[in-house]
Parts: sequence; C-alpha cells; structure tokens
Amino acid sequence: MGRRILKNTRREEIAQALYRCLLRKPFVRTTIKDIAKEANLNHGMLHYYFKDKEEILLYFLDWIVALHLDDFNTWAQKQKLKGRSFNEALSLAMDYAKNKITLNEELAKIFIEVWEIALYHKKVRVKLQYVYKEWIEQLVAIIGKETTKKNATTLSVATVAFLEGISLFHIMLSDIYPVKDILNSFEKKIELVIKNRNI
Amino acid sequence: MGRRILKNTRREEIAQALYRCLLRKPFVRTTIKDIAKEANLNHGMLHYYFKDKEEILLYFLDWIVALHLDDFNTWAQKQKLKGRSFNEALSLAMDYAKNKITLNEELAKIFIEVWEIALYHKKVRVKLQYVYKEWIEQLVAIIGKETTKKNATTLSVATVAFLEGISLFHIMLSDIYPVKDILNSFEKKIELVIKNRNI
Amino acid sequence: MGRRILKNTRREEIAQALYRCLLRKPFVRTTIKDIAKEANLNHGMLHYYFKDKEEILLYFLDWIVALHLDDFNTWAQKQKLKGRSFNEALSLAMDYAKNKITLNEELAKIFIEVWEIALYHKKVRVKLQYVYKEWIEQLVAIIGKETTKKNATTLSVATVAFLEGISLFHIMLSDIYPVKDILNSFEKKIELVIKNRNI
Amino acid sequence: MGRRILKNTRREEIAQALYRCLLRKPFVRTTIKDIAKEANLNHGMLHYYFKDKEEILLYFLDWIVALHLDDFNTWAQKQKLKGRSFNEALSLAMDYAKNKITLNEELAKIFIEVWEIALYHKKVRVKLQYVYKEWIEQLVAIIGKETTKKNATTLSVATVAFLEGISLFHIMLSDIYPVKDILNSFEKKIELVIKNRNI
DNA sequence: CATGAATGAGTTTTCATTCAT
DNA sequence: GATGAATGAAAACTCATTCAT
Repeated sequence: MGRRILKNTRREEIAQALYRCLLRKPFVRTTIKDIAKEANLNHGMLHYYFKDKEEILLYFLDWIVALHLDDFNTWAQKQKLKGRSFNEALSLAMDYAKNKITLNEELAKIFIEVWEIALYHKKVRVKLQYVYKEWIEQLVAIIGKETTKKNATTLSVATVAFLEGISLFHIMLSDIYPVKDILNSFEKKIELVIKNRNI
Repeated sequence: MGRRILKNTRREEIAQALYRCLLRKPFVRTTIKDIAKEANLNHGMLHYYFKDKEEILLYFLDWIVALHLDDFNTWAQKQKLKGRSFNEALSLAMDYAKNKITLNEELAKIFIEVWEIALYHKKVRVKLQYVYKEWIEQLVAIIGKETTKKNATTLSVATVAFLEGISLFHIMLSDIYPVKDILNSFEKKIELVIKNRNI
Repeated sequence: MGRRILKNTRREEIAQALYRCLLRKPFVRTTIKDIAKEANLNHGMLHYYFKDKEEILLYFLDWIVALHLDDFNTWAQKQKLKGRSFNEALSLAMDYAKNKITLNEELAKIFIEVWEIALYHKKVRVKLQYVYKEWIEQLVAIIGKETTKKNATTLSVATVAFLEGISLFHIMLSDIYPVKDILNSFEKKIELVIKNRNI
Repeated sequence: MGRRILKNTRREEIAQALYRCLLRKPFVRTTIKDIAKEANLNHGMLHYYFKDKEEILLYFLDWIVALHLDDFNTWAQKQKLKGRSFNEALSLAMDYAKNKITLNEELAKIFIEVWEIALYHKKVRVKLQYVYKEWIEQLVAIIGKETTKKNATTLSVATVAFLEGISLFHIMLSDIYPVKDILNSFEKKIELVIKNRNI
C-alpha cells in the first residue's frame, strides 16, 4: 500500500474512531487521546495525519457525508431509480430516507452534534448546508419531473424538514410517543401530497 | 428589594446573561467568567447564586421554558382561545407557534444547543422532553375536541416535528431556500389536514 | 450582660463551634462559614469578634487549654490533692490524666490537629509548648517532693510522652490492639517506677 | 532508561519532592506547583504521572514506608539479627528505632503531618495503621521468643507508643527539656522491663 | 513513522475578607 | 450589632499541541 493510500486509510480510521467517540461524548469533550485510543493509534500520530483537532472534525464531516452519498448512489443504481416511474421512484426514495437516515439513531445523534457545532463554526455550517442542499436536490430531481421547479423545491424542503424533525423526536421522544409509527402513517400521506402537487 | 427577591432577580439576570452568551458561543465554551461579565457580576458571585455551572444551565432551562409558557398562556387568555371555534383556535395556535417559536431565530439557536447538551446529559434531556410534551399536549387539547385522542396525538407530534424541522432549516438554509415562505405555504395545508382529521 | 462580657461569651461560643468543627474536618478545610453556622452566627460576625481566621485559632487554643487547666484545678482542689501523701497524689493524678486526657478521644483528635498546625506555625507551637510544660510541671510538682528536680523532670517528661503516645494509638489502633487495656496494665507499673525513683 | 523505569523514577522523584515540601508546609498548603517546582517538573506532568493530588499522597506514603522498611531489613540482615541472642537482638533493635525513627526529626515531622491527614482520611488511616502494625510486629517477633504472645504485644505496643511520644516531644520540646537524654536514660530501663517480662 | 514526555494556557471552584445597608 | 452581597486571589485539573528520541 502506497504512502498516500496508507495516509488516507489512517485518516478514515480516525474519522471512524471519532464517529464512535461522538456516540458517547460531545466533540468538545472528546479529547485527542480519546480518538487516538479508539483508533488504536498514538495520540501524537493524530497530529501527523491532521494539523489539529478542527481538521479532524472537517475531515470527519466530509467522510460521513461521502459515506452516505455513496451508499445512496449505490442503492439508486441497484434500484434503477432513474428508470422508474415517478410514483415508484418517490416511494422508494421515501423508504430509503426513512430507514437509512431518519430512523438511523446513530446518524441522528451525530447530526444533532454537527448542527450544534455548525451554529458557531462557519466551515462546519457550510458543509452542513451542502449536505441538506444535496439531499433536497436529490428529491427535487425526482419530484421535479412532474411539476414546476418551485413547487418541487417547496415540497422537497418541507419533506426533508419534516423528516429531520421526526428524526429529532425519534431519538428524544420515543419513550413518550410512538414516533416511528407516526412517521409510518405520514409516509403515504406525504407521498400523496407530493403526487397531487397541491401545496 | 428584599433579599429573597434580589437573589431571584440575580438568578434571572444570570439566566439572561447565559442566554446572550449562547447566541455567541456553545455552553461548554462559555466560561463562568463570560456569563459573569455579561451579567455585570463578579465571577465569584455565580458560585454564590449557583452551586456550579451545571446548576446555572438547569436553572436557565427552567427559566426559558417558563418564560415561553407564560407568554403563551397570557396570549391564549387574551385571545380567549378556549372560547373559540375549533377552526379559529387552530389557526391562531398555528400562527403563534410559527411566529413566536418556529421563526424565532434566537430561540431556535438556543434550542439546537439544548438538544445537543440533552444528547449526553440526562437531566437536560428530561427537561427537553417535558418542553415538547407540553407543546404537543397543548396542540392535542385543541385538536382533540374533534377527533380521537390517538389521531390528535399523531397529528400534533407530526405538526410539531415539522415545525421544528423548519425551524432548523430557517436558521441554517435561509440563504439557499425561502424557508419562511415554504412554512407559510404549508401552514394552511397543515390546518386543512388537521381539520379533515384524515391522516 | 455588658458589651465586654457579651463579646467574650460570643468568642467562647465561636471557640466551641470550632471545637465541634474540628471533630469533622481539619482546620484548613473548616471554613469561616462552617464555624459561623455551627455557632449560629452570621459569618460576617466572625470578623467582628476576631480579626481573621488565625485569631480564631489562637483564641480557640487558649480557650481549650484554660478549660482543661480549670477542670484540673477544680478537681485538684476537690480532691485536696496538696494535702495527700505522695503515693495517693500520684495515683490520683495518673487516673486524672488517663481518663480526662489520654483516653479522651475528642481531645486527642483535636490535639493531633494542633500538633500538625504547630509544626508550621510559630505562635501555635509556642502555645502547644506551654501546654505540655504546664502538664509536665504539674507532675513534677507531685513527684518532685521526693526526688531531685532532674529526676522528677525526667520521669514526668517520660510519663507524659508515654501517655501521649498511648493517646495517639488509642484513637488510631484500637481496632487492632487493646490499647486501653495496655494503658491500664502500665499505669501501676509507671507509678511503681516513679515511686522507686530509679530511672 | 526504559519508559517504564522512567515513569517509576519520576514518581519517586515526585515523592521525594513532596517529602521536601512537607518539611516546609502542610500537605494542604503544598500546591501541585510547589511539588512540581521541587521536582523540577512542569506542573502538568504531575497529572501525567498521577491522577490527582490524593494519588500523589498515597504513593508518597507507600514510598516512604517501603523506604524505611527496606532500610530496616537491610540493617537487620547486616546485623544478623535473627542469629543473635534475645538480649543482643533487643538492644540492637532499640538502638535502631531510637536513632533511625524516634530521633529522626524529618521523619517525625512528616509523620505528624500524616497522623493529621489520617484523622480525616480513611485510606491514609489504613496505611498508617499498617505502618504501626508492622513496627509492633517486628518488635513482637523479637520479644515473643521469651514470653507469651499477649505479653509481647503489650510490651511492644507500650514501647512503640513511648517512642512515638518521645518523638513528638523531641521535635517540639527539645528547647525546654533534654528529650534526647531522657530517651537515652529510659532506653536501658525499657530493655530491662522487657527482659523481665513483668508488666 | 511511532512514542510518550513535556508545556502552558485556560477553566472551574473555593473561600477569606470586606463592606454597604 | 447583623446580614449577606461582593471581590479576587489561589488552587486543582484538563488538554491541545509540540517535540526529542
């Protein structure tokens, strides 16, 4: 394995280690040593692979976003999403979003953390905006075939906002309300609203 | 001003100071001295009025929740919300939620911070759950008059989840998407869905 | 009660409060507020009655020494100690020392604390030296009648040293060794040695 | 020097530094920075080698106890203590105790400090009890050959108590009384009492 | 590349002391 | 005489970062 590749492998391992750390502690309370330990590396090495703690975070964000975009693209190809009818494509996409994103508790937890960091951190905010833009555009690409761009965008933003709200509630209110069931009952309703394109 | 009252006043001032600090920095990076400075107090005094930094946070949460619950209750009385027809009450409540909560950027920012803290902090999580439970129950109280309790709860949870998702997007994606307009277009739609009670 | 007297009463109450505090915490970890609370006083008042924390300590030392010297003198008078034979006086004095000083656990605890402070604190050391000098001289006064001053001093210093060593062991090693019984078995032996004046 | 060894060396150096600090200041007033300075280390390093200040203290106690036990064992071997007659062994042991322990002013000072800490600190108390138990048992091992176990224990406890009392007086009353001479006059007397085994 | 020792800035917390009311 | 609010110095502890080996 070449040096360049090894370096990238190590960087990914560090990102994964940070992922696991974030399931236990917020980023600010996660120390360089915590991450190093989780990655089975000497903490000094983290400064060999990354300039500082912030750079680890930024790399981590790129890594986790790419991971899920790749997963989505692979899935979309396997499902031949582009060849599907509008209705089919929409249903499939909603299912993917629901199961892989909205109800993915680890991801939800980490994204709350990322939202918080983004509040006070320009670079992170930019990356976060990119993530949601990508997601919304993917949905627009599906819906957009059958309505105006503006309508499609409105529906997409609203849908993703709803899914994100549900995601929050899923990890925080599931002992009080049947959040998952509520999402399931709304899934079809949303599809219907989108199909009717009447906002 | 009596001593007891002064103590409570100071505690509120400290809570307000923390509020302003949180608009600039996350809680963990907000130091006791930051809060003290913002409250025009000696930092030693914060430990006079509160046992430690955590106690300030917990007081702050109670304070900000009470503040908005009081505001809502005052508003509800002034609007004679209980005497209204279902349709009127629902419209008014949606308007209140939209303007005072969802589109309140400061509040949104602070609540993202609170969500993040709640992830790793049991006591904060409990308080946050209480807030959403209260909010949802208020909505159930309005909707519930005309449908089953289960339906009302489902609609309420979904509505609040949507509003919270929009709130996130409003502070993070408003340069990219017309989040406020999107919320406005959906406001009536949601009312319609609720009035039809068909999920 | 006159002002002067009230002030002295208060000072004694504070000394007593410190006494109780020292049964729980070392002096350095006993705060002014701890003492004030124990004395049912406002902590600000402690600085009215005493210049600073050190002065409280010095007053406390005088108070506790006077308390026990008074007690001893009262007892000595009641026992008509001066009119007794050498043997009787010695036995009585040993009994007093044993029961009121050596096996007095509270006093032992407090005196370990005082010894420690004295190590690094000149004024306290002087007071402590005075206490032991007094104690030893009292014994010399009894023994001295029947031997040389030098002999009497040697025996007295050794006796008090032994009693102090036993006192330490009594509060620290009583779960391991029957320290009280050991003291009792030696009491008569020591009297015998003293009576024989052969060192 | 290996890393493991360095770590232990450093820990010992820190213990030694604390030893020197305690000759000047009580433990509570000895700061982490004081110890670090005395050990020619950065204060941060103390938290690298030890979890906290308490751990330094506990290590220090183990270190100083081991130091003197080792010294005693080395001495005992060189003196062939086990091969000696009872009388010889007792005399030698008394001499060792007198010169290396009782009249060792630094040690006495530090042990007063330790006694005081032990008063309010369980773990330290346990270590201190161990020290005296060891010391007393060593003496019992010598005396025990010629009398009952009970007698030997009584004599040993009393002897060590006396020596400790003298040790206190040696550092506190030597300007007033010839404590060292008094100890010397009693040394033989004690040996005699022990040899006669009549308590 | 790898290790872990070293640095020092920064943070929370405690508390004696002062002082206005 | 009381009270308790206010001050600020000092201390323990944490941790990102650097660097010699």
